[in-house]
Amino acid sequence: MWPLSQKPGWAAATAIWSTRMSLARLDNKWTAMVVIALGRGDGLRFGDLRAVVQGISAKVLTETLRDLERDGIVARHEYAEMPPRVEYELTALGRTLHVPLQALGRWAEKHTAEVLEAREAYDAGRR
Amino acid sequence: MWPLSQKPGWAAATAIWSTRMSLARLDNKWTAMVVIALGRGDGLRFGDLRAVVQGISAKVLTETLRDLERDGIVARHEYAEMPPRVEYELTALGRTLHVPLQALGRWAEKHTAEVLEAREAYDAGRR
DNA sequence: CTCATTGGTTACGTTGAGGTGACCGGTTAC
DNA sequence: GTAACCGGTCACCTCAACGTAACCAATGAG
Repeated sequence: MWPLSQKPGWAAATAIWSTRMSLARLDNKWTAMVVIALGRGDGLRFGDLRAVVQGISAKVLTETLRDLERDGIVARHEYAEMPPRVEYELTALGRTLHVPLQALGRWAEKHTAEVLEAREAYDAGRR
Repeated sequence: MWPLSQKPGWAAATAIWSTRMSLARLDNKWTAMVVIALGRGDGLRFGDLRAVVQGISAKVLTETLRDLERDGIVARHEYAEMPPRVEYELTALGRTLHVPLQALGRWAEKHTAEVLEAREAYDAGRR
């Protein structure tokens, strides 16, 4: 029999994601949350994002936003005021990404309890 | 005005994911692909998974599968044969996770080109 | 004069995820 | 005798992601 990776349906599919998923790849551990936060609609300021995405450092938030901007997911609007004001919002492309990410977020909300139970059961068995 | 994180709609929401998303958190960079691979339906053997999820090492695949098993996402079936045979498949819970993950995978397939264009444009501007 | 504000940047240090390569056990085929 | 098969495990090392803390520029308020 064939190695699975060469079976008709599979071979093509595999090559696709290895590269593709690494894009969707919530590159750093905060990316998904930033996109979800921005998905609420209105532009958010840098400081507000920091507050909403609890725990993220200024450094990493900056890096994350730059990457998302580079990838065309997020648009940055800088206002020449003092003190500075900068707003971030999803682009059209970003809004399409927001959909599956939000779905994932909802999955997490819905099934966290189940996962935790499974974990306890598993750990109890191994003890 | 209020800091955004304390505005009515937001405060509750934020606390939720910080913890919750870290669960859906495609803990390591391979988890999503493993779940998607298993989502095709039938049980897959360890070796086949390695082949399908190109680039993953045996060590990390083992770790990933153990974690998924612990979380109740994946079921492991070991057959007492020689040479050994072990099959993995999604549990009912795993199948519910497969849905949003596959959606994310499809987003990647569909929009990779756009992202790459955006990147080039951005880099060209900065050069 | 000095402090607060906003949106960063920079230098530095740590840690843990992930990669590599060697090794194993039980059985069959050569 | 030995090689191959499969599904791992173990020891070891590396690199980049992340966190922390200091600093900055321009303006208005006190």
